[in-house]
Amino acid sequence: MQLEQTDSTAFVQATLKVLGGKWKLLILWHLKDTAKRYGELKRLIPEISEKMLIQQLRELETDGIIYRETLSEMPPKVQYGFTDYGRTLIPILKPLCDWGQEHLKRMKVNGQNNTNSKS
Amino acid sequence: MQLEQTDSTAFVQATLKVLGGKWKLLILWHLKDTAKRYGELKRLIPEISEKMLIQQLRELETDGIIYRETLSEMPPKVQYGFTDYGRTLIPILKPLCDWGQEHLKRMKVNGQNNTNSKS
DNA sequence: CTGAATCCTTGATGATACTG
DNA sequence: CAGTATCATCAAGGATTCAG
Repeated sequence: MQLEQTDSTAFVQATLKVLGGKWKLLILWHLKDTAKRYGELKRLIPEISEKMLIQQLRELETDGIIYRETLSEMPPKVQYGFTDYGRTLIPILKPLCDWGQEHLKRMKVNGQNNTNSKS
Repeated sequence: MQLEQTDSTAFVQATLKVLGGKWKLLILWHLKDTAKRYGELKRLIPEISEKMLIQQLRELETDGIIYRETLSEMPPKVQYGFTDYGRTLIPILKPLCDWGQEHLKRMKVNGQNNTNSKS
């Protein structure tokens, strides 16, 4: 798809590929403090389907953001957590989610209205 | 779809709705320093179709992130720029895009390999 | 418990032509 | 110049079922 795309869009594509998934921010949010097992994540995010959970975890793993550790074979226990590289995202994750919270409040207050306060 | 979703996923949904579009980060990136006209944006992002450009601009406008100012009627001149509220995003935008740049470098170096350096 | 495989629906995206 | 409108596409997401 993106071959030698070193233009101005490349880094945006890259960022979006890592964080753009519908559930990735949420997954990372849950993992940012403590590593968690598959079942825990599933319980923490009830709305997500198993397929999507696995899929997004895999992608995050492929991107080097999180690791996957098999704790024992029988019964299966798998733990997911941030890699060192993934942790470089946390300083970004925090303000991003904070902003989301504030934005949510604002939407609730204004309803669908937007006070177009220009510069 | 999301009715009274005040659970933990709400703020993620909100964030993704604002920034999740394929081109929004890029558009905001171009607008973050100086307001720009429609044609300038189109020229700066040649890959985007007119429909998507308008659409994403409209959504950002609806979300109160950017404003739209009609400068004259004939010939049409329309300028887009950050609102005061939108500017609250800039401190987030910067590190996010910086991270994207770094991530891009990393991908180029490692190819498709990921050095799974765990905690 | 953790995960793989399949099928299906939908929203997001794109290409193109047209308009004030 | 700055859009609109329409049609086509396509990948993401979701439901379900099966497996180690």
